[in-house]
Amino acid sequence: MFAHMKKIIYESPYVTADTVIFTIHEDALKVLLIKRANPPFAGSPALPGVFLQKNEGTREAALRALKSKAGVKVGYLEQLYTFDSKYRDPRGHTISITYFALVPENALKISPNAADAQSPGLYEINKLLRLAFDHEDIIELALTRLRAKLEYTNAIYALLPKYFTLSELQNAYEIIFGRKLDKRNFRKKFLSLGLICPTRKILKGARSRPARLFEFKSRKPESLKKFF
Amino acid sequence: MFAHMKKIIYESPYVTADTVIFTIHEDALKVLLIKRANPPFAGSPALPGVFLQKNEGTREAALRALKSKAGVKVGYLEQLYTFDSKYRDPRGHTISITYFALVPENALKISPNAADAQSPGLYEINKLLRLAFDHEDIIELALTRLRAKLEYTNAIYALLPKYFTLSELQNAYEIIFGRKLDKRNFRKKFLSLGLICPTRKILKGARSRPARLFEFKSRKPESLKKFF
DNA sequence: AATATTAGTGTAAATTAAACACTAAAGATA
DNA sequence: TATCTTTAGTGTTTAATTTACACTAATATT
Repeated sequence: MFAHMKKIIYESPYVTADTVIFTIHEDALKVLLIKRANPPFAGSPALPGVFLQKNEGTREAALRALKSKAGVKVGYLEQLYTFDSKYRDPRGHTISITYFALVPENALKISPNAADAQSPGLYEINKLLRLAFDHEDIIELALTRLRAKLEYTNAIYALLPKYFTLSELQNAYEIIFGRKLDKRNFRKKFLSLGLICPTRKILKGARSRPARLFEFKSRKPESLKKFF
Repeated sequence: MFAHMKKIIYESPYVTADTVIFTIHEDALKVLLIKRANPPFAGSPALPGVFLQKNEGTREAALRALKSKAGVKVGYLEQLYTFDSKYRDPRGHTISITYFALVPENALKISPNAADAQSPGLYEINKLLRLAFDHEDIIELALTRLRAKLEYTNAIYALLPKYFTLSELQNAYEIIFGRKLDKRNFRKKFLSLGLICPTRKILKGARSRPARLFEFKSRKPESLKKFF
């Protein structure tokens, strides 16, 4: 079965770091994917990823993949899972330590060179085609994790700009969970968490009543009791 | 700083799998640790772990570490986290994919050779001494994860024997969370989850009223709404 | 001035969680 | 064999949380 298996006492697998970068764009939850330039899976969309360099931490590597492809200041980054199936990479046993990242739309600077062979782009989470490797599984797990995190942390701050309205906040939750929420209950509950506070700023320009702008008290990860 | 760092384009770190094996023993939550025979950290207690073999999955490796040290059929095993600090192993950059396992006391067959240099033993979670590497951090994270899992899964089945009383079940929760629970509320809530059913068996032998024995409907991992 | 659009607000009902104390069945003992 | 000790088993009341639900307010547009 493993025709060219050698008698080696110890041989490390290859180690990569792949990052699932979420953002909200045009009222949809999207992930940033690149188009693979080379085999295997040439032409397929894939998560941005890199091979670990000598003495490089996996988080650093995840950031390296993220910054080179999205040129971005990331708002939230956490380790997701380590994928290690023997068969996930035809080039040989390769384990991938995956991360998931949250980035507000306005912080995304996609492709200074959009015509790049590996041109990164945003893909709607609900309309994913076939991806390279096991990257569909990785994104599925990341989505599950994202929803779980939003239920007991303040992570949503990382998908919103500095100032935002309560409607924008609610909209973000509705997009990610895929269902409508009651406006009064949402506001009551979210405000009671004490994560955000009103500013004196007002959002004008809409052809309707102007809305108060809020901001997060802290933009560092925090855990809470419960959300929804 | 890295005096002998070489100019190598790509060099994999070493990869290990370490397993946190929990069990309940003598009314305490304990982890199975071995005593390290060789440097680094010779003599220190450490999690059972192995280097990944060629084309070996990390889960298989975790099971290998577990079975060789505890000779055990494991009730629950899930990946915990990947630890990758550059400095965690003085021998060189080594990442550890960690797992946590739940094993009922009666399934543990510790040390057919207890006098072994690496004699495995159970250590109370609250009385841990200094451990090798970053294994204290790993256990701390595993404990957090264990408590979280018990709040929304049926994982407790993996710490109990096939038949158990409601008092034994409650006792397991109390030990792990470190606080007393109300007997009536506990039974009401747990029974309403529908995870267990009463058998016709009765536990005798105690010098008190005999207790009904229950069993889990399923001994496979399942997720639930909520527990506590 | 009238219309369209989104912001902003409170209360009542239902569900869930928490607090709380006695009776029952067995073995041990006098 | 009566009494004592120990743990099993069982409901109700109150408090807290969650859910359901509809109108007024402020601005831009016509």
